[in-house]
Amino acid sequence: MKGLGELERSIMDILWAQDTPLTAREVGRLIEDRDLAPTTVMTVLDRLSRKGFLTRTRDGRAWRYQPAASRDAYVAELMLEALDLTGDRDAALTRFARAVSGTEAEILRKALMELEEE
Amino acid sequence: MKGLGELERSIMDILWAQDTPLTAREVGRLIEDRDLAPTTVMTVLDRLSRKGFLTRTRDGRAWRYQPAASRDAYVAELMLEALDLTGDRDAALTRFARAVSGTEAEILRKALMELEEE
DNA sequence: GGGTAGTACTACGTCCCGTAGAGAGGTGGG
DNA sequence: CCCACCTCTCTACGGGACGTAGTACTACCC
Repeated sequence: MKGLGELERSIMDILWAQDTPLTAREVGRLIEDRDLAPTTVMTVLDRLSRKGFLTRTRDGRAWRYQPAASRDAYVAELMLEALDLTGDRDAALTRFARAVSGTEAEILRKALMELEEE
Repeated sequence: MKGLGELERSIMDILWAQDTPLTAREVGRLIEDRDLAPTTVMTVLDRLSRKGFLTRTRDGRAWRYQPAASRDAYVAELMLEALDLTGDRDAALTRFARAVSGTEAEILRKALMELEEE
């Protein structure tokens, strides 16, 4: 899939947190800590949509951007990708299971239960 | 942690598959498909140990390299790192659980069971 | 003592990403 | 009607990571 850079991730975070598509200007306004040129934001949005992380639709002359997938889907995919790197998926999964904290193990257990029931 | 490049990963794969530390020359001999200069292999081994993926010990004038951690540990860590990217760990975990195939769900379940017993 | 092996250091091209300017083409206010 | 402005697209530059390798030096074996 290819990872994201730091600014790219910040921008995805903003868009993931929103429930409506945003224009470049709006995204720029939401990045408070950094003082970025408007074109910088536009460039990154463009790259992100080129990479398939965002979809965009016209709104007058402007584009409105929104995530192509949810953050959870993105994270889950990253995790699966990591898992694909191993030769021994079982060992890696076992190790992963041991590494998650108690509460999270509980979540996993519950999700797996529901799976089983279906 | 930072990811690995393609050649770096190939070399890690070779070392992970081995149970004894190897010299640069030995690693080079085990990369059959590519015809790399010996110095290339040495450079990459050096970078990998600088990054903490390998440890090395002297053997005469040569260095012997071995992985600092198992491949499973590496993969598990990558997965945890991906998980850290989300704001909602539960949602991501649930999604992940749904995404793994049946056999793997079984593995996870078993690992979690054992955890519970401890 | 010359080939071989091994090291350390340096280097170059490429690609990704953060960052942004230049230029083009609408758009609304005075 | 023209100017200021918004937004777009295109192009670019600098830094860092990585693949790749050359060079220069040392040590060892025969």
